[in-house]
Formats: sequence, structure tokens, C-alpha cells
Amino acid sequence: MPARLDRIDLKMLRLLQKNGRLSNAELADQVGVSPATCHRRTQALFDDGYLSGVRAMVAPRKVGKGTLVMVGVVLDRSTPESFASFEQAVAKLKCVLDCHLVAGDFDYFLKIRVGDMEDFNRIHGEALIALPGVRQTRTFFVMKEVVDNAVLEF
Amino acid sequence: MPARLDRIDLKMLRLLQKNGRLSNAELADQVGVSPATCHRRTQALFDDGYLSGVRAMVAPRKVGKGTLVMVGVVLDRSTPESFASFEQAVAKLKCVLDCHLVAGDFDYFLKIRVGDMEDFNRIHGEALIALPGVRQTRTFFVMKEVVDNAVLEF
DNA sequence: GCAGGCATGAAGGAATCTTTCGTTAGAGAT
DNA sequence: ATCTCTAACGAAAGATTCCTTCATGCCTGC
Repeated sequence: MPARLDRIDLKMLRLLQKNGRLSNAELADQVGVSPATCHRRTQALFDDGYLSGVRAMVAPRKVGKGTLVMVGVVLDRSTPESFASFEQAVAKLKCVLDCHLVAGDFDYFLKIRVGDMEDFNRIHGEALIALPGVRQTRTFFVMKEVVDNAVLEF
Repeated sequence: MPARLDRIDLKMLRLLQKNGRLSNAELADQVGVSPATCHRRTQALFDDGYLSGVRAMVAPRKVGKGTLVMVGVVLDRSTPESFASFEQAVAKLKCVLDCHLVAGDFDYFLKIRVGDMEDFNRIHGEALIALPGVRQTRTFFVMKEVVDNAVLEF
């Protein structure tokens, strides 16, 4: 396992991040190595965990998930058990894209995708406030997605 | 352009979202159509905007971006010009993964990836508070990423 | 100086992609 | 009901790509 990434590895990561459908031959050409070497390096990047997978990006609005909502959550108690049961339950909600334990006025921040406000209202009432240990939630409706899930720069 | 997606299209979208490296032959087999039809449908899904692209997922910690921060931003004035200039400027920051205009106590929510807290502190002082029209920011350091960038369910 | 280990590029069989072609199924009009 | 037209389908085949094997070269350490 390579202790460090050289210039070619970094270039490969950046290119594959921008276009995961890049063929091995094209990638090899763009980074300046032979297809065989490129293939071996790509496989190594996967095996060593630098690349965790490849995903097709589905347009949310095209599949009825055009509404984005950020939700801040405060729990009743700040015990490890309380955190654990909340995290276990929230991970099962299909609409939750992000769930992060944060330091500050909230315990957790959620990023949620739903069809519309009515859809969210239903989910909020049925699922979110029903999550274990939730004291209060604060909802921030997203009115405009300026940048969403940008490519990681490194 | 297909007004609606049938069962095969939906299955293709879900499979490609989970594994963007799926070969056309495998995908065709899993959804139960011929490779030729599968190829045509996949191309149509791209052409019609259902699939916006394919991305390799780079492990943030492996490339020195292991620290995640959520930042709430409040602007000085709530004028269209103020919003526009802020959005234009924030889109140029490489570390910003998400930037959403929200309704609530904040004007914008940012999701930012950096190397560590020191790195964030520098960026906060040099770039964030220097963005046009920023009155105040509230930083929420992420202590644990329970769910990050989950696959969209539909 | 020499052996060992590792990465590389060339080569080729196997698999895949992507187009073409003929057929079929369904909708709409006569 | 029948005809026509359109759209989508599967089979087939050439072109491309993948992925492995092999021999060479380079660097390191003894």
C-alpha cells in the first residue's frame, strides 16, 4: 500500500472524481502512463481505500426529490446512549443525506431531501420528532441551492 | 425525451447510483434487457438529464481533507445584489462543498472540508469573513460524521 | 558491485462497447 | 376492424477496450 500518492496518483484521483466514466485508455493517456500501469494504479487506489466507489449522480428534481431541507436537532440528554440510539435510528431514514454530530447550539445537523414542503411536513411529524431523544428541531428550508455536493478539491 | 421513467429506468438509475462502474453488460443483465437496449437507455438517461454525471468518490481523510465544518452565515443586508455578490464569491472557494440559501435564522449554510482546525481557522479569517456582505458567521465543527453524502433514495 | 524487489511498457487473448439492421408491439386515424 | 406510422426492441458484428502475462529497467540495500 503506497504510503504516499505521487503526482500521477493525484492526477488520476482528480480526473476520476470529475468523470468516473473515463475509460482506462483515456485516463492513461491523460496522465501519461501506459494503459497497463494505469489499470494497476487505479485498482491500487481502490484497494487502498483512496477511492471508495463510483457513483452516478441522479438529478434530484428529475426523480421527485427537488426540495432540500437543513434541520438542526437538539437532544434531551447528552449521554453516550442517547447519542447512539439517535444515530442508529437516523441512519435508517432514507431521506437523510447527511447527519453530523456538531459542536455548538445543536447536537446534530441533518441534510434532508424530499419531494416538497408537504412531504417534509409529513416526515417531520412522523419520523424526525419521533427519533429517540429529540428535544427540539429547527428547520431551515433551502430556497436556493447555490452549491450542492461540489467536487472535493485537494 | 421520456415524459416518465418506467420500472427499468428506475432500476438502472438505482443500480448506477450505487455502482457507477457497472458494465453495460452487467447492467443489462440485472435489469433484464439486451445490452443494446440498455446502452440506448443509459445514454438517454444522460441526454435527458436524469444522470448528471459519474463521480469517483475520493476518501477525504486520505487526501488531507478529513475535517468537516458547517457554517451559518448572516449577511449585512438582504438585497438581491448582496445575495448575488456573496454567492458569486463563495462559489469560488474550493473548500466549500455546499452553499444553500435558507429560510430561518441564517441566510446561508455552508458545508466546508478542510485539513484540520488550524486550517479552518486560517480559511475562516482569510476567506469566509472576507466574503462580501458577511455580518457574522457561526461555526459548527463536525465531531462525528454519522452519515455523509448518502445515496439518494427515490 | 551485486542481488532483490518493484514498477513499468509491450503484447495479445478475452471481453466489452456501440452501431446497424430487421422485427415487433402499440397508438391513432380512416 | 384494419391499416399505417412510430418507437422500442433484440440479434449480430466490427471496433474498441479491458486485463493479464512477460520481459526489461531502475532503485535500494547489503
